[in-house]
Amino acid sequence: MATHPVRPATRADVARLAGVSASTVTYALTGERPISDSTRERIMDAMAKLDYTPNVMAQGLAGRRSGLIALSFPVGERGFNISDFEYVKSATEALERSGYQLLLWPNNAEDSESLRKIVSQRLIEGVILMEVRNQDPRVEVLKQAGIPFVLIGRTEDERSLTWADADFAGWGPLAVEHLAQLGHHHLAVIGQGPEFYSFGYGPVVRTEGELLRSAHEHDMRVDIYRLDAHLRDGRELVEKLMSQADHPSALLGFNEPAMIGALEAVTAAGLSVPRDISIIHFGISAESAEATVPAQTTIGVDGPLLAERATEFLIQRMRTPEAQPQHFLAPPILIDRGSTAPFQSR
Amino acid sequence: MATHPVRPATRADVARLAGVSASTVTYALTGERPISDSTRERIMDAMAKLDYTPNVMAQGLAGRRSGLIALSFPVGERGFNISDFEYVKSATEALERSGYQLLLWPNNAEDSESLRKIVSQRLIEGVILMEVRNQDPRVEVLKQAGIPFVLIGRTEDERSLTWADADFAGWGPLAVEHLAQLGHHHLAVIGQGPEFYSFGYGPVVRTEGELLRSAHEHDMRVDIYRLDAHLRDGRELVEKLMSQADHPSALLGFNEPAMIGALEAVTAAGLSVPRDISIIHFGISAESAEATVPAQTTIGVDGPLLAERATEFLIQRMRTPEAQPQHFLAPPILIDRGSTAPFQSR
DNA sequence: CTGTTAGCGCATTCAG
DNA sequence: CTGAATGCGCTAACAG
Repeated sequence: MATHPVRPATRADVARLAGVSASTVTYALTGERPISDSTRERIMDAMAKLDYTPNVMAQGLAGRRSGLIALSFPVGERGFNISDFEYVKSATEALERSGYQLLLWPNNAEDSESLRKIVSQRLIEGVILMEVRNQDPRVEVLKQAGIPFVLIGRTEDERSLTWADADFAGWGPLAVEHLAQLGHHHLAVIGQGPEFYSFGYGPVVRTEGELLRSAHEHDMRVDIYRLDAHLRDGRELVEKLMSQADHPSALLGFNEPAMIGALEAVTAAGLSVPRDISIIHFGISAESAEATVPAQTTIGVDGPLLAERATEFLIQRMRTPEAQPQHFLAPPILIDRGSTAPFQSR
Repeated sequence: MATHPVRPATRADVARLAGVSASTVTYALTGERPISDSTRERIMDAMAKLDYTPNVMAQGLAGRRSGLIALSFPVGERGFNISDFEYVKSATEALERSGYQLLLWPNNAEDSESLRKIVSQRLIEGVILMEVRNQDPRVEVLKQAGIPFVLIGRTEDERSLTWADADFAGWGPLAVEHLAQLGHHHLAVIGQGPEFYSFGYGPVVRTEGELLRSAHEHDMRVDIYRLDAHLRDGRELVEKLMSQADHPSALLGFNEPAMIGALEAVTAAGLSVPRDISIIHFGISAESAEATVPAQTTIGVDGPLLAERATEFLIQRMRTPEAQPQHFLAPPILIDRGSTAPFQSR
C-alpha cells in the first residue's frame, strides 16, 4: 500500500506511531527480550501501516550483519548450465529459510582480486564457492579475509576446509558394475577437453581415476577420449568408432554436447541405442537426459541435497567460526532411462 | 598483505596513520575536493599499509549509496542459457567500469513479493530486469518502490519505461527476404510452446507477427509449429514434414533443442542441409550455432551491445530519475554460416 | 587546501 | 517489561 515512495519509514517512525521507544521496536522484531502482547501488537500495526522494512545497511553497520551471502560463481569458460542452476535454486531457498539472502556473484576464478575487494567491504557474511578447482585461488583470499565460507566441490586440501561434494569416486564403479552385470567388457569414455585436466577440475579427474580402477578389476577395456564440448566432436568420434569391427559396446559420457553428437552418429549409422550400444551419461540433469532420443541413463548427484548441506554448513560456520571443518559426500545415483542393455556378441 | 584479519582498518585508522583528519581521507578517495599531492600520497600510503577498504554499509548509510545494482533474473521456467549469460557478463563489466557491482538475483517472475522486500531494504540502487514479459508484475513493484530500473526487453507499456531490446520485428522480415532472394516460397517455423504466448513472452510474439506479414508480402506460405523445448519434438515434427511431398524448403527455428532434433531428422532421412532444406535459427548464440552439424545461419542480436546500453540507461536514471524514458532497439544481425541455399525445385 | 560537526538507521549496552 | 544513551564507519555540510 505504499502509495508514497518518498522516504521509507524508519524505526523511529514506527516507534512514534506505536507510542513506544525505538529500541522496543527492535526487540519486538528480534524477540531478544520479552514484550507484552499489547505493545507488540501496536508495533506490528504501526509497521504494517507504514510499510516498514528495516534498512539493511543500518542493521549491518550497527549489528555487523547484513543477511547477505554470496555465491561465487565462476562463469569464464563454461557459462551456466542447468545443473548449476539446480544448486543455485536450492541454496537460495535453504538460505531464505534461515533469513539470509543469496547473491549470485558472477566472477571468474582467476579474478580473486575482485573477490577480495568485495569481501573486504564487509558487506557479505559468508561465501559459497562453486565450480571449485583442485587448487583454487579464491580459497586463499577468503581465508585471509577471515570470512566464513564453504565449497560445493573441494580442493586438494580437503581436510582443513568445509565442503559438500558429489562422491565422484563412486560414479565410475557404479557405471562399470552396472555394465559388467550386463556383460559388457569394452567401454569408451567421452570426457571433457584437456583443459579440464590441467585446471584440475575435480569432477572429471576424480571420476576417471576410480572408473579405470574398477574397470581394471572387472577386466574391462576402457578407451578414453577427451573432446571439446561440441556436438560435432562427439559425432565424428562415434562415427569413427562404430565403423571399427571391435568397437566398444558401451559409451560413458561426461560431455553433454558431445554426447548429443554421439547419439546422432549412432542413429546415422543405422544403429540404435541400447540394442547396438549402451549409454550412461554422468552428471547431466534429468531434463537434459530426457530431452534426447532415446533418453539417457544417468549417474549423478542429488543437487538440491548438496546445496542444502553446503548452506547448513555455512550457517554453522558463521555462528561458530572456530568449529571443526565439516564434509559431506553425496552418494551417486543411477537413474535408469533404458539406454543400457545386455551385451550382444556380434 | 592483511596477515591480521581481526578488525578491518577504518577510515579513522587511515587518518591517524596519515596524520590528517578523517574527512580528508574521504575526499582523497572521492576527489570531491582538491587535496595537496603530498597529503594525498601520505593517505594512499596509509591505506595501502592498512589494507583499507571502505565499509560499504557505512558508505551506504551515510551517503545513501551502496554501489549495488541488482539484475533480476527469473529462472523459473527456462533456466539459464548461454545468451542470457552474455548479457550478464557484459552488464557486469559495464557496471564495474562505472564503479558498481552487479548482483545476480535469481527470483521468479511471480514472486514480486520477495523483490519488493529486498528493494525496500534500500540495499540496492537500481535494478535491471531480464526476461521481461509483456505484462510484468515486477515493474509495478519497482515503480512503487521508487527505485530506478531498466528493462532488457520491454512490456506492453513501452513508452513510459526505459528499456533496451532487440528489434524482433526486424528478425522475421530479414529471414524472409533472405530466403525469398534464394527462391524459397514455403517455410516452416519451429517456435516455442504455447505457454510463451500466454505469458506474453515478447520475443516470440513480436518476431512471429512481422514474419507473417513479410511472408505474406512475398507470397510465401508459412506453417507455424509450436513445440516444447525438446530435441525429440523437433525430430518428430521434421520426420513427418520431410516425408510429405510438398514439404517446406526452409526451416526457421526459434527453439534450440527442437532444432537440434530437426537437424537429426533431416540427416536421418538421408537428406542434407542446405541442399534439401535451408535453415535459419533465431536468437541463439554463436557458440550454439557453431556446435551443430552443419553450423546454423542465425539472425539475432548483439547481446553485449544491448546489455551495455541498458546499463548506461540505468546509470543515467539513477543520476536524474525524473528524466525522460529512453529506448534502444538493437538491429537484427544475420550471420551466414552456410545453412541456406537456393531453392531447388523437385 | 584542511578540520569539525552532525547525522544516516539501527543494535546494544545501561538504566530503570 | 520498557526507555535512553552510545556508537557502528562514513558522507556532507559547515567552518575556517
